[in-house]
Amino acid sequence: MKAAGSKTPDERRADEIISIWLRDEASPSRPSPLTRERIVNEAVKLLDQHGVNGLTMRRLAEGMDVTATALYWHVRIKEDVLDLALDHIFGEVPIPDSTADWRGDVRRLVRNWRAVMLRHPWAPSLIGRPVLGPRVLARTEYLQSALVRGGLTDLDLAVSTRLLANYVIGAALTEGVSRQGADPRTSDIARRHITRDSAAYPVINASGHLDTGRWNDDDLFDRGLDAILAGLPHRDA
Amino acid sequence: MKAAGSKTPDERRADEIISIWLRDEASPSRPSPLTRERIVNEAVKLLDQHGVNGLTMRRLAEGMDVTATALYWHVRIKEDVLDLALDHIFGEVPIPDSTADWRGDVRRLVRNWRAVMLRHPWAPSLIGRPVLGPRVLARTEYLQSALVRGGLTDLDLAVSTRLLANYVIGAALTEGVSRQGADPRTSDIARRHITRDSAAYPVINASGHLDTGRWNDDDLFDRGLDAILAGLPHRDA
DNA sequence: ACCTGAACACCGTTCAAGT
DNA sequence: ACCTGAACACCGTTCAAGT
Repeated sequence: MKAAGSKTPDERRADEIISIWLRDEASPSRPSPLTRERIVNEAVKLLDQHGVNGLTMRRLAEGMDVTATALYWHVRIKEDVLDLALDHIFGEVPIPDSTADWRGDVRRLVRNWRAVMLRHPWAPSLIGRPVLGPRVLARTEYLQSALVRGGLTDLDLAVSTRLLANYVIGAALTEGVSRQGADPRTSDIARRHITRDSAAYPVINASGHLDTGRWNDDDLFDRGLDAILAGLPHRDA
Repeated sequence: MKAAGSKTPDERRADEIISIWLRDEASPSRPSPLTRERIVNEAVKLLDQHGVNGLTMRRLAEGMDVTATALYWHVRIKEDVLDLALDHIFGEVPIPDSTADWRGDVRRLVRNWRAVMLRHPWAPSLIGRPVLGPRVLARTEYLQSALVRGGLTDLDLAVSTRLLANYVIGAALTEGVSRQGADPRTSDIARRHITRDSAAYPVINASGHLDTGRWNDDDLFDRGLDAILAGLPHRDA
């Protein structure tokens, strides 16, 4: 709680940048035709339909009957649109109720997280900076609170948080691309290459690692998640 | 072993596409000034220096004193260049000697893998299709062989392979962007936002999740990796 | 305050033409 | 077989100008 007049220039600059994320929540009453909110929705729609390369300032504007240059009043650069879209979809991740079963809580959140990213396959590859958006932070808060209930603190807590986050992100990234597949022949081709050089890749051949259809992505993910939960450092150690 | 004349049109098409990856290995003797190999090297250099957005067919060509359009004789589209560059850097991942300590083998490979991706921070976000390139497959072969020595088979093996791969990829992706940081102020801003709304994010605040400098990335990664290895399904179960 | 129009400096890719 | 030059249909972004 500090008086409004006491802000340093640096703090004012910070506030301005935060407002990129918060503005529509702060003033939702303006009836203006072009809002940051509408821009984000349209952006997500385009991204879902045509992928990252399909999102163009011109197309984005066209979808809202507006000039491309009009967007630049509401947004600094295109990257802002991507950041906004990314943080936005994290709002779709349902935050479970907390129960006595903290492992179950973690599991539910992480599965929800993955499901959302798979619905928006363009998302994982954009991750980075906006993992700090407010909607992401709310989910991280829930995740850490569950882990704390599991007895994790300090370094163990940090390790576990990162481990889980990295696992979901990696999974969503690899599954997402192989799913939308850009090029469905490629895995065939790789498999053929493998099979031909079966001497060079004996284990991959024997394990059926490339046999699409043999493994169920959801199942593999869940079992991996269970393995992580089983290996987490525990309070009595 | 089948006769050359017996190939179906489909197989010939597959061979052609495989050659995108293999051509320079197959015919390394041509003294031509512009080779696929030189293109890949130049591409990696540009990507390292300027990131994904810095790689341009025109700039790529310029670096080799050639017209941009010349590249299109050696490469189908720009995406091929990216695929090639991605598979190429995986060749930089040292494959450890196999020892009696299979967990140690896994650990070494995975750490090497992460190190290479951190040296080329543009790489993780490109992952997908070319995870099937020959250089990637060679590392996957080693990884699976170590896991097999650990007694893992079938479903357990598939789960473990994916778990480890997703973890490295996720870690490299998130660490890479936060490291090259695009915008160094952002984490400050997020931290300020958090601190201000400390009521909304009590655990994140208490855990110091956003305190850069409090945690060492390498250390967190290694401990996460140990947790994974500890939680892996084991033969006597 | 909010949007348009024209303009600039770029893109990836095609294709005829050269050697 | 390998490379150039001109050309096409796009980009993101700026900026003066309108309302």
